[in-house]
Amino acid sequence: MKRDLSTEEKIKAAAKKVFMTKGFDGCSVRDIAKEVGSNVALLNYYFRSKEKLFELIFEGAMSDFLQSMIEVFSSNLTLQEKLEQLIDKEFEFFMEHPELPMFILQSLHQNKTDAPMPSHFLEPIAKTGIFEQFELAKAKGEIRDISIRNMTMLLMSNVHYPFMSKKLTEQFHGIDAEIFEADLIKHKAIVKELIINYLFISNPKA
Amino acid sequence: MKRDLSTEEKIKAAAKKVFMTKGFDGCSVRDIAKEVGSNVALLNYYFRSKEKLFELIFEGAMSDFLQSMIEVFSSNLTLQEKLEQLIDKEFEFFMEHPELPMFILQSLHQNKTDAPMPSHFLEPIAKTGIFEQFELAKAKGEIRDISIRNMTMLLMSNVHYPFMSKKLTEQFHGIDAEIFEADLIKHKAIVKELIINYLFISNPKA
DNA sequence: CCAAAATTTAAACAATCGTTTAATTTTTTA
DNA sequence: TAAAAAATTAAACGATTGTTTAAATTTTGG
Repeated sequence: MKRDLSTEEKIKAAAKKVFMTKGFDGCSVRDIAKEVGSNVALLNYYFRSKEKLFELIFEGAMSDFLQSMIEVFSSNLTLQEKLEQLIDKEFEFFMEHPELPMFILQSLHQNKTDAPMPSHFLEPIAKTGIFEQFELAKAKGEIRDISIRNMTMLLMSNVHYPFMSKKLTEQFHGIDAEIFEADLIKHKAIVKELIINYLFISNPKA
Repeated sequence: MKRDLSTEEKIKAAAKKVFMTKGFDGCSVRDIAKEVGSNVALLNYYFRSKEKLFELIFEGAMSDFLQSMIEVFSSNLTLQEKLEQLIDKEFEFFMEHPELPMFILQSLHQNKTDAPMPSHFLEPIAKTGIFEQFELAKAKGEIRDISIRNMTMLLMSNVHYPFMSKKLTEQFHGIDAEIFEADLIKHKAIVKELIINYLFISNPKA
């Protein structure tokens, strides 16, 4: 008795679009239904509730959010190459999905998702061996004595924030979206040089 | 016919608290009224509407948000000293008001405030002469050839993001608020060294 | 102290919220 | 092709939304 799956997928796509731009509280189920071109009852027919639908969208978003890490860290590269590739990939990805960082952080900030981060998000990252590679490089004196947590904070700050601050930055400097995007590209290069230079002491690039 | 002003102030304080934690869409005027210990009608009596009240709170928040810049940039210090002081002051301030960056960026992101940034926020910063000081240092070859916009993005990324990512970071690393705060302190030191080292080429600290 | 003004309240407004019900249409199955 | 199942719809549910009205209370000024 299975039928065309596209309805369920269409709802998910619409929900993703609406939730991402307006947030959980900022939209109604009727907004999503209108985006689908359909009925409110249909949403609950497939997903039981607005909350359940949101959790589904959020999980998918979180998965996308961390995907670059898994991909890059799973490769067979040096630590420096991995970091450079990670920054490249993250920027590439967020250029395509600029609203993702704000959506994730905002949802977590307002407890729109109750559960702590599911281990199936973190385990794949840990299993890449990146943490061991990092600690080894530290032990060998190849890189600076900085904790993984602080390294992560440094990376995420410089990779996520620019996409979250689009409106603020554009208004602050009085620039338009085009110039902002050009600045983003420059920022990527700066961050790469900045972080590599900082981390790998013996390898000054400047 | 003027009366005790504290009612109006109490409403503003309550609105600030509620808007900051739940966002404009995430709260009702009754939430704020309950926080005041009073009536919904009283809010509209003083502020006409939820939107007007929000805009007032947002303006105040934006003012606080940029205050450190004005203070530090108005001082009589070298560029390097100003940057170091700015980072110190921003961290100090956001330690006390950690929800501010998320509130500002989220509100702008979802167009909760229509108008572009009022010039009375930007002019005081421009009038400090910081931009001229920056360009002069660049012309003298004291600092790297980086635009003010990219410098700003670098600073804001590393100063704002950590406070916005509290929940994500805690869940990502499985740490509690206490450890997170310790990481914040370390991050501040790292960012200072990182940025100064990067900007002032001839002044390697490591 | 008393009328006037300002403040505060309870109650109600229509609109919208998420959700459910029940009927209808479409698809599947045998 | 006809009965069964699944999908879709319109309509309504009670609760909550932001706002307003009108009455009650408190404060002010003469």
